[in-house]
Amino acid sequence: MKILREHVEPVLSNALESIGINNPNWKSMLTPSREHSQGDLSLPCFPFAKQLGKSPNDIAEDLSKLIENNGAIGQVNATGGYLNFKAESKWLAKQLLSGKVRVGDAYGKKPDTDRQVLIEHTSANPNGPFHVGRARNAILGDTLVRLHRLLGNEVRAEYYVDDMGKQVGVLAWALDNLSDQEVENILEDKDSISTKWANKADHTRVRWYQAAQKLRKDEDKSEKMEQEIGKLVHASEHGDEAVLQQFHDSFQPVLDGMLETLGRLGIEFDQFTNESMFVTNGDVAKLTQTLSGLDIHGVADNGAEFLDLGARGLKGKTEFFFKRGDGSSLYATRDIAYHIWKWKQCDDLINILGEDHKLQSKQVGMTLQELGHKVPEVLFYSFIKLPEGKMSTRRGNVVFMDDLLEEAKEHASKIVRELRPEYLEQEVSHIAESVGRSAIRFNIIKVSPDKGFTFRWEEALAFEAGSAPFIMYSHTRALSIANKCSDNGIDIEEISNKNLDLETINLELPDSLIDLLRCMAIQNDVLERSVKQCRPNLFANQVLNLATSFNGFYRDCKIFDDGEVNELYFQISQLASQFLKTGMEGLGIIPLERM
RNA sequence: GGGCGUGUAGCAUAGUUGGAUAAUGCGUCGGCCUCCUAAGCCGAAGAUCGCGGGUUCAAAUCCUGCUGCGCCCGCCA
Repeated sequence: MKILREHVEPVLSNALESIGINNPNWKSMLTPSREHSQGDLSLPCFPFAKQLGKSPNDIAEDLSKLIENNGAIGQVNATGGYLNFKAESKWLAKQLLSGKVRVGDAYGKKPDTDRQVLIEHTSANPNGPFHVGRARNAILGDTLVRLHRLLGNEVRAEYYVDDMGKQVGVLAWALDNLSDQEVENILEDKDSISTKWANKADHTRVRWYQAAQKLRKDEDKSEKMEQEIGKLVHASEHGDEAVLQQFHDSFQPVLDGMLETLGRLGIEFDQFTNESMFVTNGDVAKLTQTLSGLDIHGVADNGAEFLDLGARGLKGKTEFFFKRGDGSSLYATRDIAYHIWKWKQCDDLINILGEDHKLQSKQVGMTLQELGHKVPEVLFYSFIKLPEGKMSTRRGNVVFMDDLLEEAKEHASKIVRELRPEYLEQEVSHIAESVGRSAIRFNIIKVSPDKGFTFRWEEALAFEAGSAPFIMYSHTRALSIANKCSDNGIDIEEISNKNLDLETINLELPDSLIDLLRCMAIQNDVLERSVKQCRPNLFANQVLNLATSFNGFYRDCKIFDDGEVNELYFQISQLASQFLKTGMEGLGIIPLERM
């Protein structure tokens, strides 16, 4: 709890000095209390024992007597070798209610830190619809974008479009060479697409891609086809404008379909950058020339070129190829050019990548370093699998995000209709859509990125405690209280702006209220750590805790009772709803008016 | 074979730069709507933190060996 720490450190410093501890290292030992009931901040006194020849317990005891009260510290206690500090609850309430703790805004309207952050995420090849596994990247990336904005950073969210190379080449070839009927014949043993997505190009055009991939394995036809595709790819890699245009026309409708899906999840980008740009503008040519001049550069028999990263300590495969035998560049080479370009436009650079990109990313990072550039921060995530095993479009073991979104909405509709029969169909639909996307995002974001994740329908569609709807529900409760007050002719604006004198409020604050205050007070601490460590799940947990704390407060503190409003409770409820709202927006959860 | 990651109640997970009695949800069992939205709240049972060593006043956390699982080891993207 940062706001308390500022008030504890000076008095604790004095106390430590007077018992003979001058080493400032203790500051890093003062940590949030593990035992929540004992305090907000704790100092373990074990390390001082040897130096002072006293038991940790006695040291904590001595220190507790030396702490001067400065108004912020409500309670100091010494137990089990720990010195615990608890914030004075009315002081804490005052800090919060007077706006000392930043509420923030996840849409970037309140930049606060002067840091320009560029986050590249998703960047999926535009060759087919998102499945739940690939969407983990987008959800993680977008959440990180939002959390950075909530913290006050200026963020650009960027999608790197693979508009050249083999994958798009195959798609373009197929669209040019295969008729509807041929595609259906080739894919006869595969399920046809759901009629629901018959007009969505990511679902329709991927059939051409799949058909072509299947043909490529068929030896009779593959040779000629491989030649034609190779020609296209080669042309694209040398910046042939007509071919690049053909590629663009092939994939753009697919990309549009994919972006429609992401839009439904609340995910948008500030900029799209085409991979081909770095070929056509000459950056790649310049780069390969520079790389060829490096000490650790090497040449293979056929003229292909590589860097020996083993010489810089890379273990395992040490040769990193950046140029093919035919002189063309590779994906990673272009990626390095892209990174150099990105670094010119930001202070911090973050990439979201699947764990399969770890080696590639390491190679890119080491090469950047070799060239005197900074290494980007990378958030790697493990793959989402299904109970039946690895997700694979090819084997039909796959859950499409579009289907999940529909299913979640339908499930939510059912619940709303049951619980709120009086709502109009339009409102039901709005609530269901919001609940569906929020639940999907939260379900993925709450788990640590480096852990494997098994997608289960029953979990994705569980709208109980521990889910986004649980958080959303707490938030609507706060709003419904305010509405109720309004409906009873109370001027809530006036109460909100009233300057309450907490000292004169003759009232013991209930524990659950204090818990809520403490939870709000650490929200930014957790946000900062979550952003710094690139772990959105930490903040997801915080918002979950906040909702739980609010529910406890709601249970114990009646705000509107007998026609009277408890003004302190009201203000705290309003503030909590603010923290809930911005926290939810930071996670991409939609704060509803009612549900 | 080599590299990287991961293993925590029946299940799914949290656990901060090492710190107190390892936290939460689902599931199980038992309570709470005449009371601001019960998508809620309260209570109970349930853990050899994968296994073995080591460092430390203190290890789920750090080091090391073993083991299960995942990913990578293309002049693919």
